[in-house]
Amino acid sequence: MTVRVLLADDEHLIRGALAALLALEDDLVVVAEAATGPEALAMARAHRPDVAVLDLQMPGADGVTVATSIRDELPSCRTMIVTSHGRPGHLKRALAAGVRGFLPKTVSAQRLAELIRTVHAGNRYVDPELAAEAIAAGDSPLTAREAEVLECAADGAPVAEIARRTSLSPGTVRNYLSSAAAKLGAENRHTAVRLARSKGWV
Amino acid sequence: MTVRVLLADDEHLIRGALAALLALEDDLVVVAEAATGPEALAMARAHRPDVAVLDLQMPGADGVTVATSIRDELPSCRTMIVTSHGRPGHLKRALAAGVRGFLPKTVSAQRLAELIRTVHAGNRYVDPELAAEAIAAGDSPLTAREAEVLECAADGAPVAEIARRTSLSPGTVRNYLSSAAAKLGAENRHTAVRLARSKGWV
DNA sequence: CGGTCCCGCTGACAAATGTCATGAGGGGGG
DNA sequence: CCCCCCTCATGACATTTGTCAGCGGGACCG
Repeated sequence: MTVRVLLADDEHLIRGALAALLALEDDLVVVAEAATGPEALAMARAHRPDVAVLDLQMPGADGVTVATSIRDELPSCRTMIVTSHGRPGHLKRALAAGVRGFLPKTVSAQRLAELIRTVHAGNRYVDPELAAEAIAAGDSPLTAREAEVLECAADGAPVAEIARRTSLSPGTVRNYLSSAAAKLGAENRHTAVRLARSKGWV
Repeated sequence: MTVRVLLADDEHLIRGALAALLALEDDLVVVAEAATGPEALAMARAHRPDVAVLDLQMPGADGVTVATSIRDELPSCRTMIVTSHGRPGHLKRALAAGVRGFLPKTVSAQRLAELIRTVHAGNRYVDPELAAEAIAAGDSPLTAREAEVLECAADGAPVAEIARRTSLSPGTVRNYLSSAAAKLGAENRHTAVRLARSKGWV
């Protein structure tokens, strides 16, 4: 009984190498590869794999978004996320999207093969370290608006610009920015953005 | 005649997969692997490879730093950089460090193997797209101080903090920040930081 | 139904930041 | 040698932020 695998990663070097290594396993067969989010989705539709191994950061649409679409369209396809920079918030989003495996790229190929089987068998696996981080980081203390405003502030836009983009009054924007910074223990909006980013809350 | 290769990348998954693929080439042999900058240097000293393939971003010390050390200590060892996010400035720094190959991770393993041979033969290779970007981006218009101050501002530190760290007067810091932002066409220090980052000038 | 929380706004004040003019000193190049 | 640019500084000013208090409305919950 072979497991049909979809491999999505924007780095050809990694994708190709991975495909080659997984091909060495008798019970795994890579039926499709993709370099972008939309491509991954298209490949999934076309080849209906048993397990989709998705990179978190891809052009077009990120791994979690693709996983959500796959769950809706191909419920029988299990998804797992592989990532270099695992932020606590991403893990939470991924689990909400029905992802059954979440691991860093620091694992070995051998281990990845094992975990593909684990996931295919219907079990879940989350890297213990990433799980610990996620638990330690806890839930975002930010309200929806606070997060939205903070996100707009991420590229250094002035308050007026943020107010325009969010259709809010400039005063309101400043208030949200202020309360968000206070909740995060930051002394200004920019360090607040960095903090929120590091925890995957934006 | 075989080429002895050192492989440095912090992602075990990629490193292992790459090692496996390169092993398929008759004339290439991976004599050492490393997951961090310092480790890469230690491995280079211990195994004296012909070619060192270095990831740009590694814990401890980045690929260019390692390349510089290798050039000083092991002049016979050629170095090449492989990276996911190639910023124009990095390429410039890399060439200054005597790096002979610079390519994105989107290349295929097959191509990487070819290029290892190219570099080993004493030739250079720079990814055309990255080269074009580097030329388009041009040199940094920032003076040494401007860059230094901008870098300190990168984490959202207030002027007073930057002044302390650089041992400058707060007024001077603001002047540098202002002129740097003007040169980069940014409307405030934070967008200036982002711009400079995107071009690899900080 | 009252309490609590988020939303959205206003106004006012303090603090940080951006901008400009100005000046002294030093190094490099024409 | 003179000019230009970088360095470092000061002072003054406008603008942008951060902070705080307060108000009305709506949603949810006990």
